[in-house]
This record gives sequence, C-alpha cells and structure tokens, in this order.
Amino acid sequence: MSKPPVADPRRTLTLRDVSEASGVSEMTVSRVLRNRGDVSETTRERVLQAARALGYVPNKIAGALASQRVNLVGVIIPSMSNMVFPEVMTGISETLEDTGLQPVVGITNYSPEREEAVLYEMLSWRPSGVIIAGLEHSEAAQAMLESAGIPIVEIMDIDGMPVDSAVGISHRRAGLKMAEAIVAAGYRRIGFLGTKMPDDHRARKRLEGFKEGLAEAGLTLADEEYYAGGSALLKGREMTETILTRSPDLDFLYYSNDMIGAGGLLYCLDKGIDVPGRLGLAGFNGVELLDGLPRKLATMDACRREIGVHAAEIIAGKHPTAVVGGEVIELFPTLEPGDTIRKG
Amino acid sequence: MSKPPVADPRRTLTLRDVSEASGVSEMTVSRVLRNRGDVSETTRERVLQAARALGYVPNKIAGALASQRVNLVGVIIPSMSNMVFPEVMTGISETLEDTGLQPVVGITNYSPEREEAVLYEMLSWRPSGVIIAGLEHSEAAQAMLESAGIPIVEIMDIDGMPVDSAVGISHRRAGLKMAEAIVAAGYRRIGFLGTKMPDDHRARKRLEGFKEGLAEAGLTLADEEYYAGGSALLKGREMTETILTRSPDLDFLYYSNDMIGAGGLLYCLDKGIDVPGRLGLAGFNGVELLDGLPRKLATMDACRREIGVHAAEIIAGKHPTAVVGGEVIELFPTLEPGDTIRKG
DNA sequence: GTGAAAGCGCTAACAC
DNA sequence: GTGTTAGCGCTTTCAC
Repeated sequence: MSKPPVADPRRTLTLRDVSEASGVSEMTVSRVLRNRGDVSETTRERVLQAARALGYVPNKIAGALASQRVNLVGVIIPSMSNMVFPEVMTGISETLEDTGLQPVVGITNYSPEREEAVLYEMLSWRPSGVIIAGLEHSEAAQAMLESAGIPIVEIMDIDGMPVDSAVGISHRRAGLKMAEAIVAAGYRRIGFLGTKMPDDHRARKRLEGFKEGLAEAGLTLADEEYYAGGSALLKGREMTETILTRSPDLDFLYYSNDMIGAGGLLYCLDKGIDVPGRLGLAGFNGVELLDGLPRKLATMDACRREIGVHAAEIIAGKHPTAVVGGEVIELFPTLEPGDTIRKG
Repeated sequence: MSKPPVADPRRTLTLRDVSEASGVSEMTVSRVLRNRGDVSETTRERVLQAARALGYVPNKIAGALASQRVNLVGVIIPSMSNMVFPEVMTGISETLEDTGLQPVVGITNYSPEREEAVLYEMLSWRPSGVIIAGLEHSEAAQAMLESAGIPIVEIMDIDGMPVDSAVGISHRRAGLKMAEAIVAAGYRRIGFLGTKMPDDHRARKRLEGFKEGLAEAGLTLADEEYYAGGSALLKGREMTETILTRSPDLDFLYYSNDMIGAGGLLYCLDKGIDVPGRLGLAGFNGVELLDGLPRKLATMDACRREIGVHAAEIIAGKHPTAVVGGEVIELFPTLEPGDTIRKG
C-alpha cells in the first residue's frame, strides 16, 4: 500500500492541489471549503476527503484579497495585566464566537505613540471593525479612525466625542457618585491614592468627577499620593502607610483601582485600624479578587464584560438597539458599599 | 485654497492613488513605503508627502500575498485571566517589538477543540511562526503543527516530545522538588488543593511529580480537594475550610496555584491557625500579588516572562543558543519558601 | 534610480 | 451543479 501522492512538502498546499487530487475544479473546491453555493453531496465528499488527506489549510490572505472581506476585528487596549481588560476580552470573544469574526489584540501600554503604531498595523490588514479603548487618541490615530471606513467602537468611556460608536460608563459620574456616597456617610477628610499615568484618561476623569462631588459639599481633597509600577497590592500598602503618616487625620481613602485599595485594606487590618469606623476605604472596578479578602472593599463595578459584549455586537451588526452606527451606549456602574463605608 | 484631490472616500486607497498623486510609478512608491532599494531623496519626499496627505494605509493582505511573507506570529494560550499568560505575553511582545514581527493572540480556554480551531484559523493566515502553550494537542492539531513548515515553539512545559522547539520548565520536577522541601521541613500529613481541569496538563504533571516526591519519603497524599470556576481567592478560602474540616490533622496544604493558595493563607490567618508551625502552605507560579499579602506564601516561580522572551527569540531567529530549530530550552524554577514553610 | 510585466492564491461574476 | 475568466493590490524580477 503506497502513500497518497503528496506534493512537494516544502511548498504549502493550494486549492489547485486539492482540485487535482479530487478531480474537481478549483472553483467547486473553493465552494465546498466555504460552504457556499450548491454542491452535490458526492463532489462535496470527494473534495473534503482530498483536502483532509492532504492536510490542506486554506490561504486566507489570498481569500481576503479576492473577496475584499476579512473576518478579523482589531481590539486595541492599553494593557493585559491589570485585570480589567482581560474581562473585556472575555466579553468580546464570547460574543464574536459564533459570528465567524476573530479578535486580534494589540497592546498600547497607555502610550499614544504605540496606540498609533498598533492601529496603523491593524488597519493595514483591513479588519471588519476596530474596538479601541478610550476616546482620546493622537491626531494621526484620530484621522485614521475617521477615514477607516469600517465600524469603530470606542470602549470603556463615554465622556467625550466618539469617532463612531461608543460603549462604556461615565467615569466622571462614577467619581462623582462615589464622592456623594462618601460625603453622605459622614466622612470629611478625604485622601486620594492613584497611579502616575498622564495617559490614563479614565482614571483622570474619575478623579475630576470625584473632586466635583466633594466640591458640592464644600470639600476638597485633603491629601493625595501616587505610584508607578510594581505589585499594586504591595504599593497599596506602602502608599496607605505613607499618606496616613503624613496626614493621620484622614477619615477616608479613595483608591483609583481595587488592587491598591485591597493593599490598603490589608494594611489597615494589619495595623488594627477601625475600618470603616475610624477610616473608610473605596476602590474602583469591582474585581473578583475582592471576594476573597477578609473584609469586602467598597467599589464600583465598571461593567467590563458587558462593555465587551456590546462592542462586539455592534461590530458584528447584531446589536439589539445600535444598528445605524454612531450610537453611544452608556452603562451604569453600581456602587457596592462592601464593608468599608459606614452605613447611614 | 482648495482641498487636495482625494479619491472616492468609500473606496480605500491603493498604491495607485499615491502613485497618481505623486507622479511616481507604483513600483517606486512601494519601494519608498517599504524602505527598500535605492530611491532618490527627491522622489522619496514627494511620495511620502502624497501618502501622508491622502492618509494612505498600505494593504498588507496584498503585500503578503505578493511577497509570501507575513510579519505575524501566532500565539496560542489557554487563558488570559489567570495572571500567568499575560506575563508570558509581555515577554513575547517586548522581544518581538524591534523585529518587525507582530503577535496575534488566540485563546483556547483549555479546550483541545478550540485549540485546534484557533490553530487552523491562524495557520490560514500563514504566520511566520507559532508559539503555543503545552505539548499536548489533538491529533489534527499535532498534524497541522508538524506540516506547517514554519517555526513552532511549544511553551511552558518540557515534559514530553515537542513538535519543533520547546521552552519551559519541568512541572513534574517542580512538583517533586516542592514535595522534597516539604518533607525535609518535617511535614507528614499533606493535602492537595487544585482545579478540576482534565486538560491542564501542567497542573497534572506537577501533581504527579509531587506524589512521586512524597512516595520517595514513603508518604502519600492524605487528602485532596478540587474546584472549578469562581474567584480563585474565595475558592481558596472555601476549599481550605472544607479540607481542614474533613481532615483536621493535615499539617501541610499544597495548592495548584498561588491564587487559591493566597485564599487559603488568608483563611488560616483569619482563623488564627499557626502558619507555618501547625500548618504549612505552598502554591505555584510566583505571582506578584503575593508580595502584598500579610504573610508571604511559599511558591515556585514559573519563569513566565523569561519563557516568552526565549520563545519569541527563537521565532525571530535571534536566540543566542537555539539556532537550528528543534531545541528544547529548559528553565529552572526557584523555590521561594516565603513565610509558610517551617525553616530547617 | 526607475518602470513594466507577471503573478501570488484565491473568489466574484458569469457562462454553461 | 459545475467550470471559466478576470482580477483583488501588492511585490518580484528584470529591463532600462
């Protein structure tokens, strides 16, 4: 029994090889492999058999060029390591799963220059759509997005002017709402702990909204502390120690994310500080991690998975309400008071 | 002052448009845009100017088809959410950054079927190489990898037969080493807590090596507990409570990952259990999170970033030692005893 | 230093 | 149901 005739193994297989092996025209082979058009069951079988036997993998590059269709969706996000974007990705992947579309991820590290480069690279593959975090982009990136001629969904944030569609929450209002809750609970000497990230516009807007909320009650931030790099949990501990040493009379600490907030909480528990009686704490994001902590940190859910789902639906053209393009979908984060804000 | 002449905005721009706008042949435009071949500074400027003015983005699909070269590297990993793969990705991205190669990520959720589908999809874009987690693949996936005709690097694990190159640690030996350390520290009634994941071969191999290490000392696992889904930190607490209730005489708990281990540690601290005196604990991975915990969990670093760096170097053809292809690069995890294993 | 011709591997559109 | 023809937008090769 001899092996089936296989073409030069160094060359990758083409439709023509399958065509020759099966005795069916290239065109019909193509139809079978794409499940397009009517093909008799007999030829169908013959083609599939030949393709399998050869181990043929279609060349999507050629296919895309000929059909002017690319089943790729570019997803551009700042980071993969901070727990928030992986969840957005989960929502996107799930939703795209049965649409034939495939996400392709690019990471910017919060750098506008890298964002521009990644976007350029992606657009050069002519994807069916782009999902990109944030509303702030370099001038060139903005221009590319505007003239791309494909659906663009800017995610996470809706405080600004989207190029096309947007799905997200108002970080400004999220900050405002948290400030109001804190003030209502009776806290007055409030400190803020955040990241040194000039290009994290969402964190910036949250802080702006937060200060606005304090201002409504005639308050201002009593102290602030910033960090960059390293283990967020550890940094949270360190920053908390620093700020409390400098301003021992603070009665509330607002953290720009849950990880540093969790670090702060652990620090306070270590030191035996009465939380939330003497000191209240709150973070932002609603990360699942908080569920395992000894005490539950107050936070605000950023609707991460949901944002991914909506964005993907828009790109796939199967969003229940957004159909024309150019919609802004606002989601509303819920405040989860946990155990670190006084009741009443 | 009239606007520059712009072609039909619904059509995406082609080289021809730039050629016409600049009065330079398509061929020369192509050379300028790729920095290939000698082009006079004058024409160069003229072309770049025209391209910028039009907002031309090259079509890589056509380019790739013509040149038979694709600057994409497929990266296939099980998950993005468990802290280990994002770090591998970081290593890959950094290393690829100045090679002109771009990573494209596919997620399998530890499902062999999805892995097969993702791999097929990726290969159909004819990438320059594939980095894929693990040595275990479906038969079809294995066949695709073998006949892909491009560099393949299987990462994370080296206990098995790679298709081409491999970079990783021996999870079997990692488990063994941990068992030996635990036994040496005098623990005798040892429990294991892990995930219900038949397709997480690395966790499986670690456990096998661990049991082997116990067997060397004439010991066997005293109890086991498994979980699936949910917040790993919270699950760690719950499982720890469950197993300690069922087997109160256990003197050591070995967790299959640091997150559930951290949950267990927090539980023990809550309950006032003497760690590591009455009960020792250890996890696996060496996640940065551990640095912020009240006590440092014993763990073993999985060399995640380093694995990404080596794998990318192999694909980019710039690995210091691996040059022929087909190499196996073994990295050696270090045991970090932290504060949860008795000294001596 | 620049241009013209051919073709990469597919699929749209149309015949049969 | 199946086959033929033309071309997608680039780059390779070779001529000038």
